[in-house]
Amino acid sequence: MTTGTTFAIEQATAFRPSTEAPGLMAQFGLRMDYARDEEIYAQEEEADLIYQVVSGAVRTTRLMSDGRRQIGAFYYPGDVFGIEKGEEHRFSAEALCDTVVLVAKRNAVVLAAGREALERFIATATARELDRMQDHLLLLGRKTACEKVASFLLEVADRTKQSLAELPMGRQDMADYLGLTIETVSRMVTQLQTAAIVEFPTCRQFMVRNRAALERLSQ
Amino acid sequence: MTTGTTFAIEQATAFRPSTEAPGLMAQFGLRMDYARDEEIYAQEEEADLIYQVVSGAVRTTRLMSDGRRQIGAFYYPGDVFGIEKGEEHRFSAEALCDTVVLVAKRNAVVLAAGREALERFIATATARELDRMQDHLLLLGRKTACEKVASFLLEVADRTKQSLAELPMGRQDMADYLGLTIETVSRMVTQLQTAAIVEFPTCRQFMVRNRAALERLSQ
DNA sequence: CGCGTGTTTGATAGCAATCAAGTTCTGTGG
DNA sequence: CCACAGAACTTGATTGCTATCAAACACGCG
Repeated sequence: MTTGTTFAIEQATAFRPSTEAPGLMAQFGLRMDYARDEEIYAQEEEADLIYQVVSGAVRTTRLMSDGRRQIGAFYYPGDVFGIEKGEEHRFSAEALCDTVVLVAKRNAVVLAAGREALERFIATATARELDRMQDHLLLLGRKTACEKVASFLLEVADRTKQSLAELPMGRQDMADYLGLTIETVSRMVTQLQTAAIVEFPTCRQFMVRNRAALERLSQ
Repeated sequence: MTTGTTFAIEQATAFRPSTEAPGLMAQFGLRMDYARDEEIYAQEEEADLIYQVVSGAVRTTRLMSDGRRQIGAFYYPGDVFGIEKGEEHRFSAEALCDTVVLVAKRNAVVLAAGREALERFIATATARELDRMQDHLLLLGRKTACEKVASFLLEVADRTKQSLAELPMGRQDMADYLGLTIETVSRMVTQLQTAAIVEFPTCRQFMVRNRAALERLSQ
């Protein structure tokens, strides 16, 4: 197994218990496989579908005409995505590594499980999404490069129960999520490592050595 | 009347027709008045309430411990807000100027109008919210100061049908929305004015002189 | 008319971007 | 199993944008 190219569901689902409607997607969703960097949906597609990560990881991205890119979020096993649109998606979604996803048509879920069940399911996912985005807004608008990277590592570490956290994304993806350049991300990682706050055995996995310090730096 | 301290509903609602459930809030909402800078809800309050602006304008803000502030959104007459939370608000909301708001308890609306009506209402508002936030993420993460200010002015101008657009917020609020300092916002405004792209008769109102250029600058 | 708040303008500093090599990692084929 | 090529990451030097510090200006209000 190559570091970072797979991201096992066993590991990930353990610490991310499914939502209040655990079986909803499993029951009505179609299982789909995607390779690394493969597109799951595009910016202009109609948005009747909802998605849940089974294994692997997903990013949603928005591009500017000149190529600048902003990653809206990363999704891990158990996470629901694809709700972030009105009539059509504003972001596209791609697999970060080999990824398995459940896809369900909203209408089909309504017919099979009832409108209420779906709406509760979507409401939960949406609340999480709005929450996440608000943190992200504050991070992008008001945090320094160091604070951004510290916040990000802390978030990834908290998602994992293991002491060794895996990064399913590369430095460029981190940079596009944090509103930084790849070089700055790299420098901040080095800096945090030099300060013995985190330790990277490889560039795709790390341990938090000094959690208090990391939290302080992340504000 | 002091420039910018009031923001008439007649002017604002004209171009912001209410949503698919036009009377929902008007029917069940309690009318509330807030003075400039008065708090409408706080970060820790429980979140069973939904709000709609009648007149005036509202900002949602998030503070860091050291005082750095990020404004999540501005809401104008017709806009629904207060949906941006799970169990408790993550942002607080304050009136930008003297403001009238309709407040309704979700439960009350459910009882009176039915769960479906409320859920459609909230779904619409939420979709708008997610959309807005995605634009905001891209703006904060990847746009330059000039692009940020141009985007912002364009957004405000588009919201208004009148050729003369009113800004209900001051420079500091703009800065905290755009992830800039007040000085940088001021400089960019001056720059856009010098280039004859916009014109500010006062610092709270402006006209777009060269829309194509403004759009180009906003990317 | 003068004060205070909010805005603009100016000078300087600093953080992160850019440009440019190196270095390590990864995957492939001999 | 090792050698090599390409990609990803790190490190270094420099630039440049935006923040910071500071002062002047404008406007609304008492």
